Amino acid sequence: MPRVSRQQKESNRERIVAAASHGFKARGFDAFGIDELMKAAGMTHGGFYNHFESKEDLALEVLNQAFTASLDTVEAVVGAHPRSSRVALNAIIDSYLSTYHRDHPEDGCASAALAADAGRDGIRAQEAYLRGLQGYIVAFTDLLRDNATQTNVKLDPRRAREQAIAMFSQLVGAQLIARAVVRADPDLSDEVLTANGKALKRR
Amino acid sequence: MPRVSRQQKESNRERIVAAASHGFKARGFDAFGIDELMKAAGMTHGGFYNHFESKEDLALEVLNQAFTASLDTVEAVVGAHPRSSRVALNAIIDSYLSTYHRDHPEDGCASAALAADAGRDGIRAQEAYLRGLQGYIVAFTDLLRDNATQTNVKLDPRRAREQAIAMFSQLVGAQLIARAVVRADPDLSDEVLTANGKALKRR
DNA sequence: TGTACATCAGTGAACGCGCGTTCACTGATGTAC
DNA sequence: TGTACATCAGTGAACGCGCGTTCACTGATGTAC
Repeated sequence: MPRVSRQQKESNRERIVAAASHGFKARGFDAFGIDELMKAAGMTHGGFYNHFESKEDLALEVLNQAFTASLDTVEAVVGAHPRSSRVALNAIIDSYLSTYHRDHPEDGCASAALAADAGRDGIRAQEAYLRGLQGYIVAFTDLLRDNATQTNVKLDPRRAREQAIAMFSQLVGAQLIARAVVRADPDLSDEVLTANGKALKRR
Repeated sequence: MPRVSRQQKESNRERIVAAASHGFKARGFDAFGIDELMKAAGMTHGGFYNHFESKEDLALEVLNQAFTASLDTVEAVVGAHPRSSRVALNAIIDSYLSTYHRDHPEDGCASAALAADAGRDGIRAQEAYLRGLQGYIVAFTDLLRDNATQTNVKLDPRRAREQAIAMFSQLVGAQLIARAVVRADPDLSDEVLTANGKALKRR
């Protein structure tokens, strides 16, 4: 059958990246192999190297794309609540700490799903993770500052950034812990999510 | 040379578990193989199956032991500050969010290093993780309640538990994120640790 | 306590398997005239 | 626009490699008398 048109090739490449993003987030970089990946993308394994130099090369592309996708989700929530940054913040917290997000890491935040892998990876992967993290910090800092001005509260910029970092860390940690026990104790897993949600909203 | 005395065998087994705990935490379960493990324990790979039925069997033992070890560290810090639970809490926070802990996951908290693996593992591994998590929650809840009584503050027990869960989640998330970017941006990695420390102590 | 024998922990070669990667091949696509 | 040919994306067999695991072997340990 092949060869394939240029736009067909481009869409095939996109399907590979999408399948890898799902697979790596759900099962980890090592556990999700080329063969399974290419099957998920609707092809056979041999064609992989027409698109990427190596599996690691693909991982870098996935890290970059997955983070911008996660950030787009955040921006969409913010856009849906233009009047009140407090409402937007609470919506982000609820969505991040939802049981759906816990049960579907393949569709979820790249930071939570790939933090451990990135910690063990080389500098190229960490640079991709870094860009995503910076995006999250800036987005959350802006929301916290907007909320302060909207409610006539003084908020030191450095303090806003500090709170943004703390908030994001807590969201990521909560989701990782909830996932780590969900099959052994679903009730405790739920409690981890709700306790963090309450604590975050109290501020 | 073999056979080996019964106490020699027992100490060999302990060295295997210790080496596995270091290796799994630092590099992940999949990336740390039997051959390297047994070399680290001072033996050759073949002897492994005199001690464990499978690699997964070992992983469960490691999870159990690593958590009790981490909890013992917490208890030791608490014991060093018998007068003030606030001082003990701050000491735990500082030690957990130290750059040393970030740079030495092999010696550090099992929950942070193995959360992502546990989330992808089977129910047996999650049960081991669960027991460790419960230990942390109880220890932190007690500390928060003791601090409240020592400072003449009312603290609802449910609220204390909620704060304990939130605090532990934040510690784990902070450490994972700090590790995920440390090679790409050490300054931001440091900032993640200090921002979380400040935010946690402000409560 | 000393002797004879069974046990079994560690060794290192070997096994099957799945991984990431390579490659000869095919035939539709892209291009040149 | 039509024709002839070069390109190259996908296929599937094959490669080397390292993994977890097995096994025959060794010889010091543990045990029975």
